[in-house]
Amino acid sequence: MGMASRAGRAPGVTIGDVAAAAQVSRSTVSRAFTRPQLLSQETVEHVRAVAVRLGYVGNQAARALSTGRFGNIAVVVPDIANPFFPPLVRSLQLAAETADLAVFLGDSDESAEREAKLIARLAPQVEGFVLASPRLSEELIRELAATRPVVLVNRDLDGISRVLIDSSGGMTEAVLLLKKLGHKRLAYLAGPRDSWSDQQRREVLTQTSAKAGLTVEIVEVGRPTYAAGRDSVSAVVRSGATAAIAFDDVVSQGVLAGLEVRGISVPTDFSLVGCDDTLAALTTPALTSVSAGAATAGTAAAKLLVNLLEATEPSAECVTIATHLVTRATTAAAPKSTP
Amino acid sequence: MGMASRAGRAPGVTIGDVAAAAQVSRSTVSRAFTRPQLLSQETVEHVRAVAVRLGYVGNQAARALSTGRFGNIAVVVPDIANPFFPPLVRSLQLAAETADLAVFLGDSDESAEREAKLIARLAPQVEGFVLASPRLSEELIRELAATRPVVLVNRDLDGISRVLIDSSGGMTEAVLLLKKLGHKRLAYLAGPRDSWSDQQRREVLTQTSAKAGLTVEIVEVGRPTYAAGRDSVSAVVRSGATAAIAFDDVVSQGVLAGLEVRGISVPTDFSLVGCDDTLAALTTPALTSVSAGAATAGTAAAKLLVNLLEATEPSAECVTIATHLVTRATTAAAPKSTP
DNA sequence: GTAGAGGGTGCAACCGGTTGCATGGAGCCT
DNA sequence: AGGCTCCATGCAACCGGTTGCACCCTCTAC
Repeated sequence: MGMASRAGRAPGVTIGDVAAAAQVSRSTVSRAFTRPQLLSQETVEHVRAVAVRLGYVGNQAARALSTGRFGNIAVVVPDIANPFFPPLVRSLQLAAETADLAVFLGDSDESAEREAKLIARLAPQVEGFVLASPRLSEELIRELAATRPVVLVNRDLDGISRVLIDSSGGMTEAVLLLKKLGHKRLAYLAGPRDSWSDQQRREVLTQTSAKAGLTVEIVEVGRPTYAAGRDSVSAVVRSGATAAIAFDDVVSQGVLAGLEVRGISVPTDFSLVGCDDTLAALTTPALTSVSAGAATAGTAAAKLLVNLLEATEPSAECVTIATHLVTRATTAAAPKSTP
Repeated sequence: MGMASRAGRAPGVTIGDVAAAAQVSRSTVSRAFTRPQLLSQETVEHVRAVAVRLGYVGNQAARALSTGRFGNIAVVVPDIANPFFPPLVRSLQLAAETADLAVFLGDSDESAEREAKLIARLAPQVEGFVLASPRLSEELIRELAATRPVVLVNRDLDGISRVLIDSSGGMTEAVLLLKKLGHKRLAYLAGPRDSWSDQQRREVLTQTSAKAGLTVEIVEVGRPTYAAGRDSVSAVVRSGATAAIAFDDVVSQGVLAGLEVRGISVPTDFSLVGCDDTLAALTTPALTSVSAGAATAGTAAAKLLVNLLEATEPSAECVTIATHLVTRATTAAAPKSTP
């Protein structure tokens, strides 16, 4: 394919070079790409042919300078190493590519402060943001959204476009399944408090459980990692629960490991449900989990942002992605009596 | 923190505004930030104070236009959803942040052609590239490297800076371990042919095995995915091998699943070794794997690139990251006889 | 044959910074 | 006092595109 044989700066094929080679003015070259309707069919083709021959690639920075449009967007995530995000980022970037947008990636390391810094750094060169599970305060998000298009993922702020993975469906199914299996006491291994997903899951879980007549113990895990999940097992056991629902699959993995160490076998002695379905098929036993469709969310977020960028006036859309329970091998009937 | 309260374009505080407010020329404002040594202490402070008051944020695009320096770098990976890459990207971006560089992410979807397109798209607005496991032809990579700083990860091209995760150490250990455990016939589940890592592993494996008097069957897996690994199990079994080494942990996971389906238990009936150690602790049984240190590689790549950017003349450094075998629960003595 | 319309193109200014060179003033030396 | 440096600052050109406006040419209508 040849990636623009002289994309470099040293030789740097500019619009002027193309103009000279095509024997037209710089304006004409510019228009051949941005407003072909204004030129004769003939000229457009000629100029484009010359441009290809020289390996001309428009300089975004220069374009941005005069138009104010950069052709870049940014996606900010709290932790790209968390398996929920890569598929999201991946589909987002693929979709962005279709709209000829390049993607900046920011990893805030779960810190609101670093998130703010990243955004400030990126802001002057992007047209819009996708903030996935932002830890930022509502105020700062609104401030940002006032200045440029923003799409949120898993954060519910009225008046700002957002994609929400609605865990309530899958969560409710999970509670009902566990009830049907005879469990009475559940534990919820809760994630970061400033995560909207966690708040939603917490709420749905407590409400549904109450309605179903089950008690639910909340165990704070903090940063959702394998180690944190593993180390929370003692608290879970202490609570007397016979089944647990974890904030995400990574935590579930940790719990699985912690349970094994303690000789508690899953699902015979204890049932476990994960969230996000990011690893599900990969664990042993295969994890029952609430589906999430991170990839779908990524594509949706990209679409929303593109809409926003093309729209003449600001608007806000909210896309909800439904979830359901994927039942696998970590859920079974409650043990007759607590050992 | 306040993230530059008027980063938006609408008000757009420019260098001219600051100049007017501070009663100096635009040049002076520019120099107050880029070359303060040239100005009097006094002027610098005055200008900066005014700038802060007005909420001035330098326009990267404009700066880039005249200096050719963007403050951006790009990292291109074949598949961000492959667990090897997120830690790498993460540490890379964190390190880049320290050097005040923003990071573009490109996902080539394992396609050399898309990789070339991405690079061409990004090239005009980045100062340098980190190409992780590039699928691109050597020729195109050299062409790119001739025009701007490039750091490769897991690709060994003389004269271009690179970070190599040298699997040979861990790979050799793996073969010796398997030999010691009494295995005679190994299988290698090979990854993408245009991956340097695969080539290296293939070679080390065949040579070491030959030396150790073991035979090794090569099973092509193609794109390294869970499904591909699972579906390759029949070929592995057919080969009569009693142990396998897989291109990476994701493939290993698939193999683990495929073996279970066939009722072949690990490690009693069959031993398995992964590579990259990305999931190792997360599987059941815990996977014996060749460590990789993707995060280390990311940091190293960032450092190399920063060096390159600061260097006055092009140079090439090669950082090698040693690996070793992490023995866990998927390797054991060979079964007495093939079942 | 001439005026009017309109499509295709070029000119030149502009976007917001950076930077080589010129300028002016202060300080120093003889 | 005159001449020379040197420091601080301003001027103006430039980076590589975009775009309002003017111009010219051709085609049509009277």
